[in-house]
Amino acid sequence: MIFCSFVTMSNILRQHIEKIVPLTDEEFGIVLSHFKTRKLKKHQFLVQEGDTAHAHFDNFVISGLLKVYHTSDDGQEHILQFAPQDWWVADYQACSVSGPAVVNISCLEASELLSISFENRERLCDQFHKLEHFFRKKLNGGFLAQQRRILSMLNKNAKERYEQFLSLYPGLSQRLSKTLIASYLGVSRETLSRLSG
Amino acid sequence: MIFCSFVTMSNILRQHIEKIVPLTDEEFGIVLSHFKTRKLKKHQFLVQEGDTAHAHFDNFVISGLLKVYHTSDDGQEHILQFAPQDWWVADYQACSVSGPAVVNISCLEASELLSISFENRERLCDQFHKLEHFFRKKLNGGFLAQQRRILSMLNKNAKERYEQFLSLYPGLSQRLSKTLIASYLGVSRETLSRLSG
DNA sequence: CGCGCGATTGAGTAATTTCAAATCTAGTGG
DNA sequence: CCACTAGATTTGAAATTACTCAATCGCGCG
Repeated sequence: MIFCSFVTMSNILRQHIEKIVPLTDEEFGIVLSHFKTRKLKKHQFLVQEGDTAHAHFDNFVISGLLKVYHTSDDGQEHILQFAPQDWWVADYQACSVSGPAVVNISCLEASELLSISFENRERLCDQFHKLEHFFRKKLNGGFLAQQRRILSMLNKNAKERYEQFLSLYPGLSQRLSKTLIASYLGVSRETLSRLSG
Repeated sequence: MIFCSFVTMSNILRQHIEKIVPLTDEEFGIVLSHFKTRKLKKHQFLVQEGDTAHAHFDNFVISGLLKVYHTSDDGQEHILQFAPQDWWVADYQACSVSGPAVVNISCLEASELLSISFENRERLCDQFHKLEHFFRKKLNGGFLAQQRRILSMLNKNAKERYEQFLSLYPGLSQRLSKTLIASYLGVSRETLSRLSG
C-alpha cells in the first residue's frame, strides 16, 4: 500500500469538488484548511457506536475502502454503505441529532481520508454558498442511491439484488468477500453462495 | 374537504421554511412567486411514470396525502414514500437525470400543494443561500429517514417493521389501508394481516 | 504439513408467499 | 330498516424461499 503525499490528496479533493463547483486557489486553500488527513489501517475504526466526539464527522476517501454498519442485538452485522475512494462517508445520523454515534465505520482496507468536523463543515457551508451547493448535490446523489436500494429490496428477490449489485459496482465486488456483500444485500452468506452458482 | 385560501397556504409554507431559515417579507415574496398552487382530487396523479415535463417537480403538501410508488412488471405496487401535510414530495430521480419520471405519484386523499419546477428551485437556491441551506437540511432529513428504513429492512422481520412503522407514523397509519402499509413494508397484505392479530 | 479463513453443501426448520375462499364493512337504493 | 354490492380484510392450506446449524471443501501461508 503506497500512501499519497498531502499535495496529491489535496489535488484529488479539489478535482472532486470542482466537478460540481469551480474554486479559486484562495477559496480552495480555505476549504482545505478545514480538513485533516487521516490514515487508518485495515480493521481500524473511524467511528464506533456510542462515540460522542464528532471531530472526524464527514470523510472524503482518498484511497482504501470502508464499511458503515450496524450490529444488531444478536451480533449480526448489517451494512449500510461501502465507501471506496472518491466517496464520502459519515455517521449521518449523528450529525442532525448530534448525539452518540449509532453506527460503526471501519476499514476493510488501509485507507487515507480527508476528515472534517461537523462544525467545520457547517462553517464552510455558511461561508461559501458554493460549498453548500456542493454538499447538497452530493447528498442528493446519496439520497437517490438509497431510494434505488429501497426499491430493489421491495422489488427484487435475493438473486436479482445480487446481480444488480454486481452490475452497479463492478469494481467493488472484487474487493469484497461474499459474506460482506450478503450482509449488504440482506441475505445470509449461505443463501448468497447458493445463488452465485 | 375544506380548501385553504392562498394566503393560508402561503403562511403554512413560510412557517415551514422559517423553522430552518428566517426570511424577510420581501424574500418570502420572491420565494413564493416561484411556486404555483395545485389542487388534486383523490386518485389523481401528480406524476406518472414516463412523464417528461417537470413543471411540478418539487411539491410541498399543504393538506391531503399522497403516495410515491413504482409498479413492477408483474403489476405490484411498491411504495417509496407517503407524503402527508408538511412534507415534500418529488420524483427525485428525475431531477438529477432530468429524464422521464421513473415513479408514480398519486393522491390517496384530495390534496393541496405548492409546486415548484426544477428550474425554479435551482434558481431560488442560486439566488438565496438561505434557501440552498434550507433544501440541504430537508434533504438531509429525508436521507436519514431512508437510512433508517434500509436498516430496518436488514434488521427486522415483518412484525417488527410493522410495529416500528406504527410508532414512527402514528397519525398516518389511521389514514392508510393495510394493503398500502404492506406494500410500503415489503410484505404481502395477507402476511401483514396475520401479524396484526 | 497443518492451520485459519472464507466459501460451499446438505438437511431440517421457520417465515413468507400464493391462491382460494370466507368474512367484514361502508355505502346505496328499495 | 333491510338487502345488496364493492372493496378491504381475514383465514386456510399448500408451495416456495430463505434461514440455521453443521460438516466439508479450497486455498494461501507460515
